[in-house]
Amino acid sequence: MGRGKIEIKRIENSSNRQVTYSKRRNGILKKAKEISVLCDAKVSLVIFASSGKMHEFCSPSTTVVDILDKYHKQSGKRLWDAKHENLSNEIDRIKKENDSMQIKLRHLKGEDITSLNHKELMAIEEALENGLSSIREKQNEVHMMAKKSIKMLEDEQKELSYELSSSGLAEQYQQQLSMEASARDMDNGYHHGRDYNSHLPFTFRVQPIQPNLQQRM
Amino acid sequence: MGRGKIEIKRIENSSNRQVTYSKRRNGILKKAKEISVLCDAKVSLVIFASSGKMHEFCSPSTTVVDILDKYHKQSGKRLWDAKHENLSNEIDRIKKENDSMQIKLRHLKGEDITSLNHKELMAIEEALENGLSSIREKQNEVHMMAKKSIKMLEDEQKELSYELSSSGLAEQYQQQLSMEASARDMDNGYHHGRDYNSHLPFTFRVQPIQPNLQQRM
DNA sequence: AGCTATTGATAAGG
DNA sequence: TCCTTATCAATAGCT
Repeated sequence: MGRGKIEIKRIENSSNRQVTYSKRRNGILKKAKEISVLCDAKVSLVIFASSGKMHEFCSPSTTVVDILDKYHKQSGKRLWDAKHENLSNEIDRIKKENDSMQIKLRHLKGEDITSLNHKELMAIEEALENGLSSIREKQNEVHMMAKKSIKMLEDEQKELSYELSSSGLAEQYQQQLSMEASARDMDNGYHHGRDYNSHLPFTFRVQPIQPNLQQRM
Repeated sequence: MGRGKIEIKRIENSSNRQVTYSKRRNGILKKAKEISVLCDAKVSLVIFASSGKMHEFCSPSTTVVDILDKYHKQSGKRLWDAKHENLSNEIDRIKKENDSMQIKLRHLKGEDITSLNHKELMAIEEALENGLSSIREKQNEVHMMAKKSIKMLEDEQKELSYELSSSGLAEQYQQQLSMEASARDMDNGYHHGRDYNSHLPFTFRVQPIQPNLQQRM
């Protein structure tokens, strides 16, 4: 019923599908109301769009629960038991998944490895080494970015100094800078000139905890 | 739609009502099927005639239970009793636990670490290093045990040889041993005397894959 | 979100 | 219940 006949198969165009959905949803909801009024029928209708949005109709003077209770009794499908069973099964399934992940995590942390054989130990060792190299690569990357930032700050500073020394304000500004630097040095104990390190998070100001981190970088 | 327009109110004539019910019921079921196919919607439709007879439709690939479960979650209406709700809550809880473990596992494998900050990376690195040292310690232990076994076998052998050489059976037994050894050596290509290695799993007979494993032992 | 040509659903009757 | 058919309702394609 429309400008043309359509085949009953999934509408591929997403916006057409959405439009048709909303038209037909209204239609079916209206039909549900009508049959419940005209014929004194009990209707429970629940529709979910593919988007996940829900619409429902339920005959007046009833509730979904009533309808489902009847459904439950007549269908013999034992909705509630089935529901209960499904939930229990799912819980079991997820718990198993959970346990196996927990074991894997423990193994990777070097815990509960007493019962492992050599082959299993080797596999874990390899996984750990792979993880470690990925992590270190990433850290290296982060560190490089930080170094780059320092470099840019330094360059900026040099340029600024140069511009100032070309102008009449140079001496005055240098004096101010030096005062600021002294104050900072007294606070934090660093005495190697302009402390760019203080712009960085703590972790970059100290030597890496891992002694071989520098080598790998 | 029909020979005449009708008012939407209860049809008083019982047989007319029955006829209309059955026609419209088929109509609405068809519409339900169509929208579920055309628009990829999930539909659950349950109809009871005033006579008490039930008809239902549910989108393929779903069950009434699934639909109602979603309905339950979205409507906020308590379709299920407290028991079911507890189960649902537990599932949610375990699923969250699951997700977080999965993330941890990924991180330890060096995956999905793009968004991590330096502190987090350091924590992961430390965990990996701790795991690695535990694993290596364990491997070392296993290896030591194996060496010990070898040593014991060798000692046993020596003692046996000594006892034999003190007795009159020595020559005969040595001959037999030597024959056995020759047969074995021809089979497996080993030619460095009594092959104690063959008592051990394969992994102990070759050099460790990790080049630094020996150093750490 | 409206419009309207068309198809679809169905009321009444057999 | 099923078929037929005149009529009304729903809606597909456009704007």
